[in-house]
Amino acid sequence: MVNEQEFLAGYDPRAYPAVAVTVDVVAFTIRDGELQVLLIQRAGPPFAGFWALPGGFVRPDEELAAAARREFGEETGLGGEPLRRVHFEQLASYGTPDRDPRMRIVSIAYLAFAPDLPDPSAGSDAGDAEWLAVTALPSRELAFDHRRIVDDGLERARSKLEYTPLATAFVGEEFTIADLRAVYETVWGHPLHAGNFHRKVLSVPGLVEGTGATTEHGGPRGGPRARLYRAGDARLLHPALLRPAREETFR
Amino acid sequence: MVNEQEFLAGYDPRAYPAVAVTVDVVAFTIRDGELQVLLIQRAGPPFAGFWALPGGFVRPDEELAAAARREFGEETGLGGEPLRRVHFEQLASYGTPDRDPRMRIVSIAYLAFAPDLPDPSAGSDAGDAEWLAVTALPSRELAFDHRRIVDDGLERARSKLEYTPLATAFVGEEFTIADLRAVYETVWGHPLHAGNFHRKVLSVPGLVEGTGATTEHGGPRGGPRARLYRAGDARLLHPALLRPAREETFR
DNA sequence: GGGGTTATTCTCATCTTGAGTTATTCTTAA
DNA sequence: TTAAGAATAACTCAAGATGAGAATAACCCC
Repeated sequence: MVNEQEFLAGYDPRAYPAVAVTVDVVAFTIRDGELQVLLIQRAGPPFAGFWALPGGFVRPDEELAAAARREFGEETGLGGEPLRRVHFEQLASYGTPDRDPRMRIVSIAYLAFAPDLPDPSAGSDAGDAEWLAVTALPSRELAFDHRRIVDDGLERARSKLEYTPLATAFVGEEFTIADLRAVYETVWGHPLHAGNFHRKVLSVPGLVEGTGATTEHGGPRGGPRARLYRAGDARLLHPALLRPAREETFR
Repeated sequence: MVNEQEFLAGYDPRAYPAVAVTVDVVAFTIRDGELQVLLIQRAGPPFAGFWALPGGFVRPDEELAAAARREFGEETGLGGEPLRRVHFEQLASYGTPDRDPRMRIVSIAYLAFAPDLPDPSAGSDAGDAEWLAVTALPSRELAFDHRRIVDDGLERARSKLEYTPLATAFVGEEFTIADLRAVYETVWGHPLHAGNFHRKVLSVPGLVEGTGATTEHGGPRGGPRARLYRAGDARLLHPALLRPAREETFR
């Protein structure tokens, strides 16, 4: 971190290359049985009218993660305890020189996961905000390199479902095994064997712990009451809960 | 990415908060049977005399990954084809407001993996550079938050060994199964069952492919000639080559 | 009350792993 | 020259994990 440029610059910020740092948030929730991502419609140029990820400049004395949480809160109207409950994690950074036509912008992308969030109340500075099903993404052009960022986030989410208890971030405090299975099926995009999933979830240490209670009623289309569970204390799942083999994608 | 600040600023770089963007490189190699990390000794304040990760400012029109590769090349004296062969990947970004006492600096950390690199020829702007065994890290205080960055890099490397062919980046073009096993044992820090490792490596599709050749001689302490292999075309290992269970760390 | 639906538990064949053994080849030291 | 030691590669066997299917019982809606 010590080099010529730095010495010559004498620590005057103005002498450094003009780079702006922003955060972008890839926020996922599950609504109506679909995995959805939060997008906002850009009011002004560049990419006016296009949909983009929520995000903005990092404030002078703000942690990167705090900036991501703040931007997310502004777009969704969430705050306080509900906002604190949302799971955030850093995804990656994007800094290709011309990714923003105005100037050099390096953006730190964050992932956010939350259960069944309400419709976003648009922030004052955004044209509009909405949850879009990820299955509808291919037909929607996003601003900047945000398509790439969403894709990276999606792959990260799908992959972390395998070896971490991330799925529990998509359900409420208490949930049934079927709720959890719905998360996996929705995020991975294909059905799982109910019996095997059940056995697996209960056999992985620390994934879930029983509450002793059951649902009040059976499911909307019948079936017995299901036992309720809470998230366990595991940080990693061992053995992992692997996606069914995807032969071709291994190479 | 559109917000009030941005409109008010009218796109004048000077009006944005002064943030500098740097890259830091966590470069791992295996030398003398040990996993080693590249460190440079800082010449000036802050942290004068302390050891730190190689890194520096991203140039105005430079890709982040290119900046990391350039800084690494400057410190190691590597260039051209040998430098191109080194595997780089983004690790994470670090931007806590006071991580550098001079000003707000957001650093994008990169991981680099290469087989048995020579002693570094220090860059003109660094006091000195050296490879340090990661086992010696606990007794060495690093500048800034670089200890944390190295720890994150180490965990990433150990974990990627499990489900990617990363180990092949630590050996030469042709290698024996024992060479590969040495990489796993060195990075993970404990011995593996030779027979099971052999069976596993050959059974995972795309991990390695035989060259038909064998080593010229047996090992230095005896044993038959070993068959030689090349890296295969797999991007992911399936099934993964998991670390022996680490009960406690799962929670 | 009956049919359809779902939670939960089982069975069973197959695959993968951990641990240990054996045959063979090669180096080193006596 | 020979014996001892070491490492590669292949094999065995028990235990664990997975995929597929089925059985049982509880519950919803009509």
